[in-house]
Amino acid sequence: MVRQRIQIKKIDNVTARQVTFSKRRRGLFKKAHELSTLCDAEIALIVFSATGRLFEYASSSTRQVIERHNLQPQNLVQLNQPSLELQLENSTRAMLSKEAEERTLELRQLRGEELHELGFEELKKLEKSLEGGLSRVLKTKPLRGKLNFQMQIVNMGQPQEQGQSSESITNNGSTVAPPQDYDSSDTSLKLG
Amino acid sequence: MVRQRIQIKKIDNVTARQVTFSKRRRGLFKKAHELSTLCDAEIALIVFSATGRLFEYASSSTRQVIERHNLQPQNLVQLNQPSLELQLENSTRAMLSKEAEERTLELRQLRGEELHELGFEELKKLEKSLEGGLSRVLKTKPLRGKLNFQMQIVNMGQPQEQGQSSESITNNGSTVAPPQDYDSSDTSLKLG
DNA sequence: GATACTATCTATAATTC
DNA sequence: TGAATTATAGATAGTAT
Repeated sequence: MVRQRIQIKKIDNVTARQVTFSKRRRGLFKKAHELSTLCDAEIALIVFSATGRLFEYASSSTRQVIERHNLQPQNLVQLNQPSLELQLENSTRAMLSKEAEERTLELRQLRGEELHELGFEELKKLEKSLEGGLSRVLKTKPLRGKLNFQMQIVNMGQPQEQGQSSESITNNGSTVAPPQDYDSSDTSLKLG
Repeated sequence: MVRQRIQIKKIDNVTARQVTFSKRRRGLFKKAHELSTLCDAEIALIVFSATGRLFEYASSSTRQVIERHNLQPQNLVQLNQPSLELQLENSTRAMLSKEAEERTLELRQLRGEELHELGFEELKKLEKSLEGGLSRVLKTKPLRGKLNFQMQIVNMGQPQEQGQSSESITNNGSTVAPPQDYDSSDTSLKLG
């Protein structure tokens, strides 16, 4: 139950933040849809989670709303200036490069390279992540006859079965990213 | 007072619609801001009223969020006939994007997500990789007082509190909250 | 990690000022 | 027109499963 009203500041606890994100994102999308329907407004709502996943809602299509947004006087980038377009391209490319670089480093570290840079806490986090990943891999893998020590660990856990459920609320507006509706969970949203 | 719940369909009465639009828009913007703050999400919300007026909220800047949105592989479809220069840029960007995407998937799989796509052999490889990484992490980490992997195997009854799956890749983006209130958009975002 | 529950908090429809 | 005022519908924090 709502014990008390919360402060509007970043939620520290990661799990709680994730749960709140999921709930409030749904609520937000629902409200956007209602506003759009009730008042005949054209709406685009773009949300990137803290982990970088995209969720979007649009009464028509995000692209279309963005186009319209671009038409606004104050947003009329002087398309006559060819340099501006290229500038945008360049910044885009820079962002992509940076992202790719970060992920490369992360991958290396998950593979056990580049570890010397890390402090004890970071190593612990890395270890946790690896253990978690390993345990999940082992849970997924059909355990055909291969008896290894990890399996014993795995079998200690509860036999969780993952059933992908995708309920559907009415969804008139097209929701682009989440296949179904406001609701699609983090795990089901595959990019690309 | 709320005498009864309303149907979510276009409000016929123009005045009532206008009033509802104003109220609900504020509510929506507030919720967007709360979600952004609470969960460290990057959000852009673009609203065109039925009369064509623009209202927008963005945790950072609308432009920036749109840029990021454009980075999504599925949104890379591009403008009609870009100049040769732009075409080159686009292909570069596509490559970078593809690369980033592949690494994202790899990262997810190393964390134990998206595993359902994989076959048995791939899972085995993934497992090997994780084991290798883990072992290297454990070798690197000074083992003071912390159980290492093997010991955990021995202590099978361990009440493993699996931390949470790591998060935090991207996005340390600064959040520039709206100056004060979301209504300010009424006046500040009015356009001809 | 998703879902269910529910006590509270929050948004807001209808109305008055 | 717009700003306050409620009473109620709706959202959700904390918890359990």
